[in-house]
Amino acid sequence: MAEAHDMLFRTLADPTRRALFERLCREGEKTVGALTAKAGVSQPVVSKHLNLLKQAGLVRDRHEGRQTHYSAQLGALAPLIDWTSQMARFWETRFDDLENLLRRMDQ
Amino acid sequence: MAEAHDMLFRTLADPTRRALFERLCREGEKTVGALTAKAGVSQPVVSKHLNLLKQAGLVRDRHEGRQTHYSAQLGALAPLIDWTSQMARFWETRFDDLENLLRRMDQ
DNA sequence: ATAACGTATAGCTGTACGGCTATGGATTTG
DNA sequence: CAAATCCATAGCCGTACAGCTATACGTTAT
Repeated sequence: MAEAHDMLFRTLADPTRRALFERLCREGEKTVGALTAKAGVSQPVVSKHLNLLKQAGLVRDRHEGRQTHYSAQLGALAPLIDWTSQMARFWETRFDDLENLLRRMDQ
Repeated sequence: MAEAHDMLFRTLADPTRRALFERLCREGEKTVGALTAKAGVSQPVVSKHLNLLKQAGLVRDRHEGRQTHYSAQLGALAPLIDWTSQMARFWETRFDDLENLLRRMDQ
């Protein structure tokens, strides 16, 4: 049962891949060539990473002639945000429970 | 230049490891034995994962006799939250820029 | 002191994956 | 039509790592 978070975390775990996503967030739509120019890895590697980002829903691709434009899909980060705040909520709940317990013990 | 996000994302990318962290968030402090009981993997594997979580700052360990208690360190998620909101901010900035551009073009 | 218990470490194995080069398919240019 | 350009795919290699068993280390119990 590979959850949705799995792919998201795994996809963002690789530095090269995350850097690509960050550039797309910062600078907007880019072609594969433009991305490759400053990626520090070969073009096939960039294409491969972009494909994985796409499968994770983190980017969109748009074909125009012989070049492909990629852009960030920020909405895909939602599960990550949800997960994080859920962990925080669990933590706070336990903290509240502890507080309640101590309060009851005080009486 | 392995950034701080690297370890965090990589550490949370593994399902088994993330499940351990989630349990510690939900249920609070647990011993290695208690965690192993429902982890679905062997005890050495659990210990290994806990060590990695510890190196990432995601958990604390507390030794009590012959058993070790682990607990979640929620603060370690801060860089992750920062990164996410930063990406969102970049995205919104570009969106605002686009809006401004369109507004100027409208005149 | 010895045994039993809880955890950590060591060492091994298989697999997943990031990097590369080479090449193919599609499109634009000469 | 030929050549060049852009990207994707195929195939290979090396390394990282998650899982295992065996074992060592420290603590409690007998």
